[in-house]
Amino acid sequence: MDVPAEALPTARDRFDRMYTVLRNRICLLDYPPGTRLSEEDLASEFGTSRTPLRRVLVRLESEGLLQSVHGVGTFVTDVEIGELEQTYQLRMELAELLGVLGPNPPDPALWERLQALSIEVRALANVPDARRFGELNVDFFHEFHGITSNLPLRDICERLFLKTSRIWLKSMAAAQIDVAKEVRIFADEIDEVLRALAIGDVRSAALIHRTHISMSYTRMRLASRKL
Amino acid sequence: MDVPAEALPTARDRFDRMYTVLRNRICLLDYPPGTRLSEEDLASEFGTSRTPLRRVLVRLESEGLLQSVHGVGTFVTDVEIGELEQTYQLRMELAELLGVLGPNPPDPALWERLQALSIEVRALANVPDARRFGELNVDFFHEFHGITSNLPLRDICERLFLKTSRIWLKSMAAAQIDVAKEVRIFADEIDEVLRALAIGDVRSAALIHRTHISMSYTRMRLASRKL
DNA sequence: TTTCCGCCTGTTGTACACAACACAGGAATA
DNA sequence: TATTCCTGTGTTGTGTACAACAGGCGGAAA
Repeated sequence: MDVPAEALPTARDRFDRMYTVLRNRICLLDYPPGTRLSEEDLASEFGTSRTPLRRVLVRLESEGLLQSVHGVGTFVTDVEIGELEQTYQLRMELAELLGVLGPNPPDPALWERLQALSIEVRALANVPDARRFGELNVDFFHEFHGITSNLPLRDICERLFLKTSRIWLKSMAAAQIDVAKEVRIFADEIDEVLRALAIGDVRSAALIHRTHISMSYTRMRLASRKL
Repeated sequence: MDVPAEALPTARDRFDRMYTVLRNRICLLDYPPGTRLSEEDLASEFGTSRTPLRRVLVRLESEGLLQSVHGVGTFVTDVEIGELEQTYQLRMELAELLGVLGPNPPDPALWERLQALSIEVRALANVPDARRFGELNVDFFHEFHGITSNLPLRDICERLFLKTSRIWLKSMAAAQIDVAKEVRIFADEIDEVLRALAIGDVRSAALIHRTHISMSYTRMRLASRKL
């Protein structure tokens, strides 16, 4: 019988690691839309050759976050205003579905994580930091989607969120929206959601979430109109 | 000024071609779930090396149609009953959304194509053929999704449909469901949908579609229960 | 001055050889 | 006989060299 033995990193682990890192960099604006990525540089950064890296890039391209052009480069995509609106409308409807299809009151572990996030966001209100805000957003959405047991729905909500995340952060920066204020609104959303979940009202939690998606989109539109 | 000159196949064209061919083979049961695909064989079939082919496989894997295992092989995925039910429930809700988000009455070209499909399906009723049935299904769904102008929604509906298509065809074969009967039901759905669209009632067309998704899932469940 | 052509550079795309891996079959051993 | 290990075979994963391609620059010609 072998010792359990630290499972050493397999090909899939490396892939997941590279994928997560790059996706976060894109979604958190470390690579703003339009940025050109160098396969060579990224490969050497991750200590591999271009071949495994390209697998990651292909995946990110299939999710609409990247676009490769032969002989030119690999670019972080931007999103035009029309598609953004369609995506937000769809996200609102899907948010509502989160409370309808297989409502799944949080188990203790999930509850724990959501409360921990609430505390972290409150703490962030004092020292606003747009990037950290984005990170907590990603984390919260990820955990929140656990309120449905419908896996395909979770996946879709997550992908659509990640696709709009960076545009939202970008417009926040461009319109000089008050980060501290957004953080407070976000903290309030989490607490509202937690109150609903505390009494097992998953449907209401989903509707609260939907409301906040709608309002954050509206704030974004108003702010960009002022420019 | 150059002659328009037959654009010769670029890398992207080759990719699209291979992707479409393989996806159809998976969704139409030419490669039933569990089939092992040989990268070597497929590469030589398409007249390329493994490298460009693998790009296609990675994409299909990211869509959940394939799964590659190091040192073992690349396999067509199967879907367990639980996820299938979740997917169908989600598809029903999304079908309804098709009539709500950006309802888009068909333009003459789309109308033409839908009517042509109606005729083809009617013709098929006389000479039942499961694979051709699957093909027409894929075509119809693709065109039908044009009733919404919401592109992300279209994409999602299409992907979810393709993911369940082969399972449905497979269970039809396994339970020895009468193909001719299914074809007639399908033809009736198309005609109902066309009647709704003829008077510009996109919402009703979407609800009719939703109804048929629901009923076809129920028939599938009943048939598999009898086994 | 303007336009056009060709070269040069840097990028992604492709081919191929080899490494890492899983699994089956058989031989050696308890 | 049962078990264990080893090795052979076939698969996917990786590294690397090169091809295909786009775009910019510069010089020549109109």
